[in-house]
Amino acid sequence: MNDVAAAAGVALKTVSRVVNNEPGVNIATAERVQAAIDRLGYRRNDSARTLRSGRTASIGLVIEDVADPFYSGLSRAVEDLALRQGYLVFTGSSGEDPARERELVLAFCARRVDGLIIVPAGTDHGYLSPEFDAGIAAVFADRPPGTGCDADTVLCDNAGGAQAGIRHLISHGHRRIAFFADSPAIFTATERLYGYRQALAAAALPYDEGLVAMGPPEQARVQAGLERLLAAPDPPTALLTGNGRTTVAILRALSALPSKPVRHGGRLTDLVGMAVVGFDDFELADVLGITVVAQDPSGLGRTAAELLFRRMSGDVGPSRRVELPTRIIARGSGEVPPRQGGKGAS
Amino acid sequence: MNDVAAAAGVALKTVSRVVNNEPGVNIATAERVQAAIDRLGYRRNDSARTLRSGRTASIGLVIEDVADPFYSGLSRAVEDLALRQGYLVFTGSSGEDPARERELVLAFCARRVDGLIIVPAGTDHGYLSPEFDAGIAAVFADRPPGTGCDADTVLCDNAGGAQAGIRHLISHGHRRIAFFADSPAIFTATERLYGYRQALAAAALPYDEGLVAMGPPEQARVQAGLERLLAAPDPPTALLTGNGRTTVAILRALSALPSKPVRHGGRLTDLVGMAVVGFDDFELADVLGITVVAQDPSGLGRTAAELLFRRMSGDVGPSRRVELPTRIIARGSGEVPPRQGGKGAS
DNA sequence: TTGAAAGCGATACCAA
DNA sequence: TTGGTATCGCTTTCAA
Repeated sequence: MNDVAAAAGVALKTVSRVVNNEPGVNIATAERVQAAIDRLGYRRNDSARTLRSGRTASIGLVIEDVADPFYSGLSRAVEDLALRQGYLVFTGSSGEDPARERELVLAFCARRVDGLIIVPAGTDHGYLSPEFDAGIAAVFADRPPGTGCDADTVLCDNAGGAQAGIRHLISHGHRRIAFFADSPAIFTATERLYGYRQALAAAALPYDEGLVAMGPPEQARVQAGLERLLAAPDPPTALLTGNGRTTVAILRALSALPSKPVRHGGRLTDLVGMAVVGFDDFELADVLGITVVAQDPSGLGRTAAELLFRRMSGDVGPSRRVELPTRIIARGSGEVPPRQGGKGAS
Repeated sequence: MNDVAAAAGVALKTVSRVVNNEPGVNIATAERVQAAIDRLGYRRNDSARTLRSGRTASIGLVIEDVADPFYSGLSRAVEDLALRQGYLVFTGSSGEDPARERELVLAFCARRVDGLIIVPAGTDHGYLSPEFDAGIAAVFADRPPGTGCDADTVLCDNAGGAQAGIRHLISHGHRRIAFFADSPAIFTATERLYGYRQALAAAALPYDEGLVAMGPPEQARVQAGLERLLAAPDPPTALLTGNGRTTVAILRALSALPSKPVRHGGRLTDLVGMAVVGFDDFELADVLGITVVAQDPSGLGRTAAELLFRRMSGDVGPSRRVELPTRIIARGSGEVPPRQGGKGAS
């Protein structure tokens, strides 16, 4: 900037004014400065700007995994909104590791991001206190903050969504419905289990622990669980999954089962005569004909970003908690009637 | 840092030494400083550090769209490698808009990132010259740089992959093979078209422009193209897509066609008796039984990051160009024999 | 082993 | 409308 000032024959401060479009600069002067800027290929150093002004115009986003379509949809929404406001986004994947979440968050804080959007992996966020004291804004998305932290939160209606999914299956005649979800340590999984139980209770159906399989959505584990259930004396006639990863694992497991004659159309779930509702929509769910409880990952990201920007522009009210609705998208797999007469192919 | 120094009763420089784990500090002193750091909740300001040292320990990543699984896979690989080296990643989606690509890149440069990984949307990268002069490192991924720029590049073997896909279909008896790809303006689409033509020529098959449909992978456009082809007097018996998005659109279009009786298994492509090979693997391709030419998005990201870090640590050799191999994954849809006897159901 | 002083490149504030 | 100067928080360099 010094060089530009020298080249244009003005003071440093005048260049600063031009670069920042501040009012009160003679047009002729501004043009002369601009010419010097272009000629020298000058670009403002935002580190220096940051150091002086205290604002970095950047935010940090910690998610579980960018490669998971749910989180990449969320990411994209955050990014779009941030960019429109002139903010840049640091992105990091925690991989469900609380230590890595903390590391990322603190690294972002050291870079002096103005705000954070966090999908927490850990359950203790006391480590954020000094950062809050230092004036950083934070919003939690998809899962609430753990202990030692109070901040805006945007969630899906997890319990409500699971409840609606089960109600849907019950309305199609199912009474024995399995639930495959992520580890109970994960907030959303537990909430959805709660919704599952509520819906059963509301329909006066018994809660059978044997029908519930929770854990990491690994193919082998899910497949073993499914096979165990199907081999049981009184197998379920329907199944609700607890997230997109699990849905995929279930579909893979179903398609790996010894195939049965197909009756009508090429729908996958017809192969085992089991109704399936997936929690979270996914690409090709329409092609596969899979009924889902759709969440709104973009909405989650957008809302989180909106809340964050509101905080960053000075809102100091009590922390909010927003819950986004889910909706059932019926595509066939959730509308299959219960298979008659015990186990095996129909 | 000043406060910490005062609290610990040492000089600023000593605190700096402790914070940066520099050698030559008395253990007792270091402990006293550390205690003060903890007590005050002090965290180093990386903006100031950057300003003085000139290194930000961050890189910028510009991709087409984080929400596209291909790019989110690439992102994740870049992120992992960067984090392991202590670097943070700014991510931005260009959405195939050259202006937005440029905007993002320049914004990253203003933040003084140490390096850039770019999936270019534009075809002119002369705007990078001043940045290169300023010492920034850049690697292009998935597509080469446009005019006015010479930099390391990591690509997939696009032509070779398409060629292999076509050879695969030819080996299963197909002679009229359609090609659905992205706009010819996109590097990878053109390369793959080239591979398609090469493979046809190598098998002494004619190149029929009527079998090629290139353009944005929008559902309506792809579907119309497919219907036009199927209604033609001499319809293709097989089809190669040019990317994942197009594959999904084709599958959706196929499943939207009036359904035909199913013979064996629930495979989608049996419905129209058309063989399908998709360029780029995707989740559930195994469940749907879709044969693909698999790329390696993680490998692309990893290699790009490796090249970048090599440059950032001082490698000044001539620019490299790495090409990653593709491989065919046969899952059924690409091994369907040509349908006999003209159009309509088999 | 420790410290003092200069300076990175911008902005804030006040003066002209 | 313009300019000068202090300063942001740290690292670098040199001296003690």
